[in-house]
Amino acid sequence: MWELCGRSEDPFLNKEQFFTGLYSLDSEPEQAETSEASLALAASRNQRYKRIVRRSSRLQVASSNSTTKISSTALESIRSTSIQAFTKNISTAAPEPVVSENNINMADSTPDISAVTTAPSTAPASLECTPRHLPPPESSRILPVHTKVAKRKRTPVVPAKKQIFGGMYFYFIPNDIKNPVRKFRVQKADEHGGFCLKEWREQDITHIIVDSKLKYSDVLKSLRREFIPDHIAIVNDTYISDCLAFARILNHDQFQYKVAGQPSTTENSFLLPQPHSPPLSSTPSETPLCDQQSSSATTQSLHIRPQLSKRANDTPSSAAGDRPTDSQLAVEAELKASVTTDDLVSQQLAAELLSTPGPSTTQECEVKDELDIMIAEAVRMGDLPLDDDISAPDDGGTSSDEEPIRAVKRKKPVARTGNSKWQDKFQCMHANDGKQQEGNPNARTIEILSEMQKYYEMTKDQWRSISYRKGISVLRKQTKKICTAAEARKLPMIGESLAKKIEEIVETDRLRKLEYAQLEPGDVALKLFLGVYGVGPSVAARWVQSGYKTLDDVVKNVRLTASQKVGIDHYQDFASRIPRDEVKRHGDIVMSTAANLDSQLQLQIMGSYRRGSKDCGDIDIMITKPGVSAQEISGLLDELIERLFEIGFAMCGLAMSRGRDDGSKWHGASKLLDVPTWRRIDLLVVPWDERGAALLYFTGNDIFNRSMRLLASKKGYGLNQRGLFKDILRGPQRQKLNDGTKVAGDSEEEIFEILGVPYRKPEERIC
DNA sequence: TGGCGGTACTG
DNA sequence: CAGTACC
DNA sequence: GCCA
Repeated sequence: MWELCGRSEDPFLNKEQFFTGLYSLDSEPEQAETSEASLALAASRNQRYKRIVRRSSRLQVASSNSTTKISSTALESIRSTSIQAFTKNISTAAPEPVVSENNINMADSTPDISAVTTAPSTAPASLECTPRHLPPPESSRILPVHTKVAKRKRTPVVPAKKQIFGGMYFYFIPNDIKNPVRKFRVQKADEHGGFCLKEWREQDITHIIVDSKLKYSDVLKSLRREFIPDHIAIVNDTYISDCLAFARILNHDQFQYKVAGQPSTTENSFLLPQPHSPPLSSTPSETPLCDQQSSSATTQSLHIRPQLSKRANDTPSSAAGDRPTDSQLAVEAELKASVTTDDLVSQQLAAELLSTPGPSTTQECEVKDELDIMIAEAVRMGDLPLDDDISAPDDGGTSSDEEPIRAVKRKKPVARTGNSKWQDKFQCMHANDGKQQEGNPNARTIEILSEMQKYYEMTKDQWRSISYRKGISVLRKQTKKICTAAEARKLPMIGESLAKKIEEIVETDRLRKLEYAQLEPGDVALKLFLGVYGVGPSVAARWVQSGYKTLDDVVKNVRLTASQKVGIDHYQDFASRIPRDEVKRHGDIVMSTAANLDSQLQLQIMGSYRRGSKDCGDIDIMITKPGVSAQEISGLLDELIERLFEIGFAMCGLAMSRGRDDGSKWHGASKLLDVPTWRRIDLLVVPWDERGAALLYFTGNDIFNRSMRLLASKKGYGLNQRGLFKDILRGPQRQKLNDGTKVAGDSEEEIFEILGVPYRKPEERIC
């Protein structure tokens, strides 16, 4: 049945077969790493891994325009270090024809063109032939003519000598481009000279590209055949990208391209989930993955919404469960009615009245494979232009950050002090309200470079990522389209490399490097892991290297810190953006709670909210009190937090001041009663005379802060969240030798002025 | 070639 | 201490 | 990645 072909699938769960044979000592499970020795081992392994990745990614860059030999070895080393020990049992996925599952999961992503135009009648029976080695008519391609790629001039995109698929005819199964990644593969194949057929033309077809979730039997079923002719190679969907990565036609007989259940001519032991050689007694990839796989097969069609609330309650660290929640209602009610209800009675009353919502765990509907959805989502976002990302925390001037409130495009009469040139390179010297986004002539360039930036954001190079951000920021401010490398080169923060990329983007409307990058399966997992609160580049890379692919793998095999547990349990929560008005509501609750504690407290919502974003990654609240120093504030935060827990607003703490009673910060999660989603919330208590510096710091964005601080240090100052300091002496490695003397801290304006930076309203601090 | 912000909490 | 977090 |  044709419907079979429409099964939803996640191509990024399918690379596992890849290097099944490469079990090595490196692939020991994470949980074994408890002793000092093994920790050290892990560390060194990690280092090596990073080095290799870094080195090879450089090579890739270097060779991207000419040589390909180098990059292939580079890729090889990446793969062999990062993707190993994956043994997933592909074959358990029961291919029951769940009709148009696709439409549930992917409906909003890719308009399904080909499925409509492709007749179900393309069964193998119709064997009328077009002569071999003639390009098929456009109509028989899987890519619709009006697809971007087809519209684009075909030839110049990929140079002739890279048309490695010349003369090859591909038939994809499923034979559509619903799935963005498959669509991407089809495009790639097409651009490199291959013909992707949407009809079964037995005599022409040289390769069948099978989605890795499908078995050989699915292939037969889908084609309504008993067997596949010998002249047609059957490979899984990693084949295309591998050929591209290695820039040549690879041997399709290699085991890693086999389709599960395929009657192999040579050997087929690899088809089994390798029960024989677990590297250690409890192989992480074995049971969990199989388990996950099978359940994936059964539940995938069921769940629609990726609620991740399942584990919310059994997390030990979440104090939510046993809290007398819902008195938060009292607070909100109080806010609405502006009545002072301070006593417990009214709170209990309110709690009784409205104790309905079983907190946080909204549905128990067995959400097994949120991860599938998340990964698919991540993939989809990676593929679609103009996403507002999962990974970018909040700021960044990335698409979504801006607030329409901006009305005036202020032309600032910058009072510039004498020294003109060098400090112009500091982002903080230029207003940037990010408002230019719409109608910006460089929009497409920015969009693609942003993808690159996001890509590098994870682990590869934080500095590279930052450089991209700076370059993008500069580009965003241009009023004219930057078309050539030379033109781009003149702009600040845009060097050779970025300039060349800009030119490539303008000319070809794409960036090859990015497209290859997006297919790397390890990177998908990396991105996934990096999204967990408490997991950074180091841990994420370690997890990837250990062979973990999903959060479930991690949960089952790794000892997590408390924060990481929360981070995983509320992965979705923390990944989602918070609408501005919800931020406000959170702020109001904290404010009124604080007001009950001490009426003189002043609270302000900071972060991207203060910068005017229409949605935020988290909630930042600064608390201060007129005329009060650090001493007197000490106990205050604790009390406030306690109250917030009591009213069921605070759900858990993630990081709080310890030791010193000077403690001034609290990171945690909070929740409104009528919104199930936990939100990240940061509280910062600051002494009155540091409020200016704190304001500056807590408003950001981070690039702006870095820029200000760097500028300060170049001028002999030191800037931090507590103040601006003078006479900072810096040692050899720019180490601070003294604390200097505070020259400002009360007000933002003062700090701007001393540093010679024209004052910038919060909305203009988006770099 | 080495620098790229400055600080605070976690384990 | 390294890792992660905050802006 | 960019810059000094």
